[in-house]
Amino acid sequence: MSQYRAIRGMVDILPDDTPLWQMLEQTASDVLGAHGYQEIRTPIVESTDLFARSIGEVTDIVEKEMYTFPDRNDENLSLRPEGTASTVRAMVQHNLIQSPQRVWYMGPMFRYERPQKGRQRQFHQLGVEAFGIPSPDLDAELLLMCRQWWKRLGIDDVLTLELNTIGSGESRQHYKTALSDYLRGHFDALDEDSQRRLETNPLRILDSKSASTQAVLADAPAMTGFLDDESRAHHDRLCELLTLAGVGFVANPNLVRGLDYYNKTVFEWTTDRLGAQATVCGGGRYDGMVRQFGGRDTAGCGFAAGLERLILLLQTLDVEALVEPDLYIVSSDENALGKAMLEADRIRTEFPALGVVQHLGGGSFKSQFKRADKSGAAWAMVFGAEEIAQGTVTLKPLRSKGEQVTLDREGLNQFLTQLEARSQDVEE
RNA sequence: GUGGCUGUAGCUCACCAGGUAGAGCACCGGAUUGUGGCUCCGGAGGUAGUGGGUUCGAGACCCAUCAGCCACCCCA
Repeated sequence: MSQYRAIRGMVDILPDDTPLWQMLEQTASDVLGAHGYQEIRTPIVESTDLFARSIGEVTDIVEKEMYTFPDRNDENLSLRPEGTASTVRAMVQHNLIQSPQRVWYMGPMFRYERPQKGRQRQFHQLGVEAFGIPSPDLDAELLLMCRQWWKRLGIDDVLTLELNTIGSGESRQHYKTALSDYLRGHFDALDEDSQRRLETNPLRILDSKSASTQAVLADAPAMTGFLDDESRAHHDRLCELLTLAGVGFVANPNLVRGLDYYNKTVFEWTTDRLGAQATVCGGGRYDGMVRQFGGRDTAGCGFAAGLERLILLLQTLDVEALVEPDLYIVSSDENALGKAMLEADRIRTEFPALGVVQHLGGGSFKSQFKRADKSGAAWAMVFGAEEIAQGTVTLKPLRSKGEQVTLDREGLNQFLTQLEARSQDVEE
């Protein structure tokens, strides 16, 4: 047992897992790029106030989950608990929202919560935010883009899209009042948490897991009855576009989401494969936020996906991503090792697509071949005394039955050309 | 913040009515003096999460603490 451990809820991603992470990140960046979205990178630390005002003062995130601290100048700072606030801040600060903008970011987020499956204190999100497009075709594009990503990952058929509209700020305010009034009449039938939320955030009572509370909600007023015409039209058009594109979704009138800044569209992609933490990706519209941060009145819409949860999902589906070298170089002695090192360098220059690992630290041929096998390399490339003397190299296939061959310089280059062509085919 | 379960070798786990630790896999070496994957043989590796208590004696019992897992809350 080592003296130090990673601190609670913050985990190391070890070499065996990083290939899967890289695959996940690569597919994301491919899909995003294919849709014309550009990457943005913002600081991990912002003023506490930025998060408190955008996410909402009475949300759990702000009330109890933020890593907040005074810096040496007594400024009140926080580790970012999500990415939308920072992104909006950056876009406004640099005056980038004069015309429509579509951006994405990826990186660690921090929330002080009790760890459990699919939940850590430091976790990673991929977020997408689009500005200046108020129409529902944007909402549709974002959801189609998600589906593209799920398809490339092979998780399309274990995810469900849940969709709702929570209307404009004003219509929601009316609804909130009506809902609170109704629920106050059934106060005693509500569970303890819901009783508390009646004062702080009544909408959140809608997705309570308590059976008695859900029974009360059965006859509660519905948001649908309070929607303003514009929100209703927006939502209808979105549903139309999704149907047109063959994106299946489940209307979930209880889906409200916990962050204050949403309006109109809200959605979540969920799965039944991950236990309690079912949401893999969530988002919606936030048309008022840019203005709130001092920009012009500009529409906004986006989502964030939890990368740990996607990794877990890929792992439960036995999706693997391996990084195996093409060549593993073994050598018989110091002289041969020196020659081999020069040759490896030359190969990496002339055949940059090939993965070339050189055995270092000496040892018998036997132990070097064991290493070669464990590396997963397709070929062992042998530099022994005989090869050095003849100016040749021996190649032994590690993954197939064939015999090893000894090649001169020209033969080797032909071999490597073919090998590189084949390894690129596999990647395509 | 609340609740339940758990904490013995790198990993998965055993032993134990309380008498000072063992297996499989992984790792290293050998059988094959220039060649891996199978087989056989050998080796290394643990102050039993940590601290305290009960006891002649505790990895086993009790308490505390830390950590992990799962769930609640909430969210990605």
